[in-house]
Amino acid sequence: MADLRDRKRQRAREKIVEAAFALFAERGFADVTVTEIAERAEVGRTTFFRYFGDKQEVVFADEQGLLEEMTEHQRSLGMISAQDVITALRQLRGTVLALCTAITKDEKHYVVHEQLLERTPELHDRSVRKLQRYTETIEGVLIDRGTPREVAVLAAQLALGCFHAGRRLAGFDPTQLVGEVDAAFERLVGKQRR
Amino acid sequence: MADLRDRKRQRAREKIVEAAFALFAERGFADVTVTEIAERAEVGRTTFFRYFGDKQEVVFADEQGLLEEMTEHQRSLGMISAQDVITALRQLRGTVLALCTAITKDEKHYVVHEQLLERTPELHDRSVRKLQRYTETIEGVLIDRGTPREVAVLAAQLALGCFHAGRRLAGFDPTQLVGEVDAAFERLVGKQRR
DNA sequence: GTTCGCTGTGGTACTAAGTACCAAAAGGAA
DNA sequence: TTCCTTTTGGTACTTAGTACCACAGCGAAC
Repeated sequence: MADLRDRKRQRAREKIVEAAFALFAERGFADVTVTEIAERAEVGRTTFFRYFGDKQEVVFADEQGLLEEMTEHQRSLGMISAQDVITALRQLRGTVLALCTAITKDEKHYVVHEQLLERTPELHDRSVRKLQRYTETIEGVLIDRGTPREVAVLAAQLALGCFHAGRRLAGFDPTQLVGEVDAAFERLVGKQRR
Repeated sequence: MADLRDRKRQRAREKIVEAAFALFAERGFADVTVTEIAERAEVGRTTFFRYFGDKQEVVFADEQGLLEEMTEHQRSLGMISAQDVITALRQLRGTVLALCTAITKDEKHYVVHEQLLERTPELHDRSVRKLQRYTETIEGVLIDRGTPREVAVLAAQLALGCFHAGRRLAGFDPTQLVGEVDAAFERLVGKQRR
């Protein structure tokens, strides 16, 4: 059986995330202390910091899996190496849209999450950092596939730009995100995908 | 004469920035306390926080002026309203390049600054936030000029993408930044500028 | 030049994040 | 049971950031 220890850890982690989101939804990010989260999750304060490097990290708890999903999606697309920016962008389009679909799947969670970011500058910063990480990973996939570095770096950054633009235009509406991001790509590279 | 008070404040501010950069260059961002900066600048700790909202802000002390410079540059370009993304990007190209020139003017300072950002994730985050602010301002200028919102938002984000890509490709070399960013624009919109 | 008002200063005291360390609890294997 | 290893939670400490307050120094009016 899969280690009782592992299951316990998994459970503790979930309890912390639940407790944190409940409290953040009630009172916002700044007005909740780590001690309170720990109490509500029935763990020690020390334990909180063992699971999450800092208070902000808990907000992005379930985003770890997204990166792997995304790179997986991108890798699965085949091995045609793009030599120019527009072609590379067409290859990235589907992956970015898949990401949008994934994060808006749980609509309520998406809204709470976006509002937290909107209201808390540090969280917004952190979110952007994480997106940059994703972008650099995607850039790596392109390079592995034979796309020249200058092209890959630019294409990845532009794809991120489309995402940001779509997000801004969609506001907090989870049902509009995919459409707006797709429209942004369309404005850049035209109608055809991939 | 321009208020003795104003001059004193200006001087205090400069002393804080000098002290901070000297200490950061010696020991890195994390290993310097605000108290130390304040002591070296011969002001109280309280005063430090009166001039800079937090420890990170002092790193970006001289970037306030850049935003105004940039919007000024952009506004001065005249009143032709771009209706599509590529045209809008051509209009933004010069402004972004001007920004690049401005920040690499003092080469030593640029290198120290970039290295601080590289080594200190929180500073990198903050830097990206500031760039996003700039981007949104530029977006506003385009909109004011008659460019449709969806186009302006996207164009501004893409220009930011070109900047990021160029920066990544240039590494820490201040002499390459302008060239790399310009090359990024060229890959996207072709040779002609404006 | 003295007095009055205002702005800016720096000190004290407090809260909360994050770190280091340690002793004890609990799972896993013998 | 016994022993080893992982995980826990508590204590104590440092530092960022905030609130508050008494005081100093500039500027203006008399």
